[in-house]
Amino acid sequence: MSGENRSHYFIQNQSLNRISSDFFANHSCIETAKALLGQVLCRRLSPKGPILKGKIVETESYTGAEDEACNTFNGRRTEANEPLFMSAGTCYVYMTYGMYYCFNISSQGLGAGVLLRALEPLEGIDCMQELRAKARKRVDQSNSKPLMLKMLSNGPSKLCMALGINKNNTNTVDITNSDEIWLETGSHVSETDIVSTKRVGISRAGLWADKPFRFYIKDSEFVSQK
DNA sequence: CAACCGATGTGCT
DNA sequence: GCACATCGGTTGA
Repeated sequence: MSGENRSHYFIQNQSLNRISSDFFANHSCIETAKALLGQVLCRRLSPKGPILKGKIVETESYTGAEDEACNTFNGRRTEANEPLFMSAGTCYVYMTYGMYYCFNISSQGLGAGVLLRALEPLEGIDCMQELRAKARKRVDQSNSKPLMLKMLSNGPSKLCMALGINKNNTNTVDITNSDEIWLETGSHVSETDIVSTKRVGISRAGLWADKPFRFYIKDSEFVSQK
């Protein structure tokens, strides 16, 4: 792609209500997890490809070295979790259960970040269906029925599949300054519309397993579980 | 409904 | 080995 084209669509992105690095500079990890609710995660897989958008309806905070459920617990710092130590707003993608990915954004706090757990699909839904179907075929060759809208991205790995996110593309990318993944200001979510619960799938994290670090939009049908 | 379980890579112990 | 920030199909009440 020529520099001219690149700057053209970068400006397009910038002209929308794009969330900047100030957003991440001005919030703690837990504040970031809450403030991301209602915002819109945007994805473009190729320069002229369709733009995929989904409203963030569920997040979890992982606060760093003191958090026994966090990948950086006890100061563990490896090549894989390095994005959590990079500037707030850096994408961190890791593989789980051998075949799925989870998508996080680093936040304020050393080794801290926010896991995105569910999106409400807004734009590019046909493309998301295709991406989900492609991912599912690896497991079940016969199944190609379209999914119900609320099943497209109501889970941390489902949203990665729906947006074509993996460790080779968005990992380490700065979400405040990228042409392929960015955030836009969405609907305002008031404090009374945010539900806090313990995080999902955490079993061996001692007292930290029960901390109310999962946040979701109260009446959303698109969260992973209630 | 819920409970169980297979697929599967990576990083511990 | 074993656990894992999961998903989706199957089994059985």
